[in-house]
Amino acid sequence: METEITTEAPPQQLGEACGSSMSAWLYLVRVYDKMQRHLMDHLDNYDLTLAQYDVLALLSQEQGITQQALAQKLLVTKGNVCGLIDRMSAHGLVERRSDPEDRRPNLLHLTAEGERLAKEAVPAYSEFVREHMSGLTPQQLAALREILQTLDNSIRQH
Amino acid sequence: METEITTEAPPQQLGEACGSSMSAWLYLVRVYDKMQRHLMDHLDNYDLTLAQYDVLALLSQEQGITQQALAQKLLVTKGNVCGLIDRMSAHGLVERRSDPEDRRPNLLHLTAEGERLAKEAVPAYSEFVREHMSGLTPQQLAALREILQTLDNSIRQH
DNA sequence: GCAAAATAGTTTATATATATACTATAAGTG
DNA sequence: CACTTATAGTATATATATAAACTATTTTGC
Repeated sequence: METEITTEAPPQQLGEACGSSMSAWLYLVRVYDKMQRHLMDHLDNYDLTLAQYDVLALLSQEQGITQQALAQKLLVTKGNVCGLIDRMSAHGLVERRSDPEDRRPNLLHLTAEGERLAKEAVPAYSEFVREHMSGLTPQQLAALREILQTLDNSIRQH
Repeated sequence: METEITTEAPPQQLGEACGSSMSAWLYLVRVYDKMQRHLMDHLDNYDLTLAQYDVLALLSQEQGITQQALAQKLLVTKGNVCGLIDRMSAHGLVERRSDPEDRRPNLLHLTAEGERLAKEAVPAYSEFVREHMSGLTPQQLAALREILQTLDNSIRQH
């Protein structure tokens, strides 16, 4: 994958008079976008997309969950999960099993190939994130996490 | 738009043993997702998507730029911009004008309707962001911005 | 027990987004 | 001037993502 997009350009608007809330928000968007792009490039080594990695990582923690449950964990729609599982099962990473007790749900399991890939990709992903945030001191990391946690809780009210 | 997705569920993995880098990153993703969802709902009042809002806001600052230039500012591909402008121009918000000096580029301009919408939607968007980040103190906002700026710069190296 | 409601998946239409290949035009070089 | 290269935009195939409509089951309430 040879990306057409460069994130090296100086961020627009970011230094301008746009209020401290907006400025913080624009930096958050910028960091998110840049990081996602790097992660996408990284996952390309495993022939995985970001969405597919998320499925793989979740299933490697907890197999046999339904598509509905997976959708809730990933915060996406069940229709989206349906398509994701279609593609991943076509690639031999995941399989749908039926529940003898209840014929509605599909119970999701990793294939042997999916397990193998997860064992390789999940730790590499963690290490990749760790490396890319190593420009922050432990104090900055802790502060970032705490502020984002506060923000997460306060947004919940709106 | 009646969203099927709830972000109120307790964040998975976030409290677990996943390292301080990963934990901060997962909170960043969570805040980003939640905020984007709220912004999407908000923009629904103007019949705008997030991508279309970005185009509108940029063009309201600087008209007559090319699709290529717009793509670079938005950090997306020119193919993506082509489709976005197709849809926005079908909705009467934007128009493509030709450059008499160079017949390749399209110079993008807001229509009267686009201008009107931008005048309404852009300040409302800023206010919306400000409100949703009002759970943080000015000190926290400043710290967040500074840490994210540091992170942005340090990611650039990788 | 049976009709209504809830739950699980799938499908469809639409909007993003990428990479890639293609067309048209312009610029540079011999 | 002709040939190559670069630039701007478009078209196509694929992958996400949503909302909404649909099917198939199960559960609930009378």
